[in-house]
Amino acid sequence: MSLQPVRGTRDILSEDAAQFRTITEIARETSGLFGYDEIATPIFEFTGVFSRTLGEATDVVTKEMYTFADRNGDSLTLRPEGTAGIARAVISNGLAQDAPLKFYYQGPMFRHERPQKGRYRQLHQVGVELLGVPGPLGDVEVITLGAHILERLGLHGKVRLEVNSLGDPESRAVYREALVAYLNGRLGDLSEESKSRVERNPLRVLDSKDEGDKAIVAAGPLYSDFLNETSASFFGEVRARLDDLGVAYTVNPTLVRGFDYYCHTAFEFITEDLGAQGTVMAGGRYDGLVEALGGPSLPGVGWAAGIERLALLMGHQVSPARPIALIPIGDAAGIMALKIADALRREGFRVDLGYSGNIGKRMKRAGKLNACAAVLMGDDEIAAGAVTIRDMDTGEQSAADLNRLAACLEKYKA
RNA sequence: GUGGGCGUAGCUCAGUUGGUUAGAGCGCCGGGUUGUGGUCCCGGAGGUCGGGGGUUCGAGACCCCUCGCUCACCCCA
Repeated sequence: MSLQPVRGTRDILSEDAAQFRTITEIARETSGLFGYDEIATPIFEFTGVFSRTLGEATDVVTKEMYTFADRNGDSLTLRPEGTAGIARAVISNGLAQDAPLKFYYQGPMFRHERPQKGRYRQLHQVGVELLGVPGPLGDVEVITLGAHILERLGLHGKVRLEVNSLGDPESRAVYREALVAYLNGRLGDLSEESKSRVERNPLRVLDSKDEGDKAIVAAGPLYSDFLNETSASFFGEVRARLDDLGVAYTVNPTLVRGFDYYCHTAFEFITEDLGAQGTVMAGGRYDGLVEALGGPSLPGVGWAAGIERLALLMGHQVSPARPIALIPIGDAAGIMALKIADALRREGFRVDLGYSGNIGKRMKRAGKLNACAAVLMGDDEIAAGAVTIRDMDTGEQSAADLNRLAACLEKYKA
């Protein structure tokens, strides 16, 4: 047995954990301001929940899912993303009648990919879903919510928003046909990767990173020219309302989505600071998803953001909270310190008790923990009902009445 | 799944054409200082040299396999 963590997984320790919490709490709070309610679905589902929604031919479904047989033979899959499970939960719980539904979620996802910077096999996402709003205002709300969260995380200057329209199914079919016809004519000039994509997933050729492919794509049919009346006006409305709200974006006609369930609006918040993993938050509209799962016709739009990538972008800026260190000197003081620590904690103070060592050791520990204050208490002092408070930054010491200790420490409250 | 770079102490790394007891800095523990932290001085602990096999009198170094990390492709958050 290896004691290494499984490839693509990692332990999240103190500062990282604090930053994770910061990100999820800001995302949850901000989502709350928009009326989004937290939902937690299971981290595994019947395999069909994902294969039917993401698309049987997509890479995630064909080679990246953690799929296993349950003891009774059912095929289960660790969720590779959050939307399908929520759609399933909406159907299971008969929630569609209460539409519009607004959900915020957070948690681990699993994809068997080759690990890379900002890419893990167990990754963590925050995301939102808005179900039951067919019009473009839903897209605008969801994108704006994402922008608010990124702003609150201090990433406003580090990301840019790109949007595109994938059209409705009708536009998509017409465009797909035109694109395939065009690409087949240039087949010999395409990269090997893209050649195979022409049959399997032709829209994927649009965002190829191969320079030769890019040139071919640039000279080919543009999706925007193939949008029918409905799709074009939908996209126009989305952009107009984003403009009204002052949400900056650029239209990227080659922006496509990896999962089959998307239609109309696709968008990504992108950074240049994370190497090849530039996408930090991505989403779009998925009107056919709930129906594809066997539920009612219920349109949806949402996004997901990778917590690891957000954390990487934010850098380490979380400094741990500063405790008050209790430093008893002597056996009687040690017992008293236990009671005092307990009482102070009930009052909301962050209190550290080291449990061993002489005064020098304990002071050293206080320094290492970056304590804001130390409370020194000797047996004789306790007997006299007094202790000494040392400000760890200034070094100033003052006597404090044991009965009024909480009041004297008020300025050091966590 | 494909390709490049890299695995030596908790961390960052050095280690000569293959040579005997594998080093440094930081951190950790202890002492100088048993009622006062950060600085300073002294001492100490800590290593299957990622793992396995091979070549050799001798391997941290060379060869093969394997695991992992990392960057890129693919795909995606």
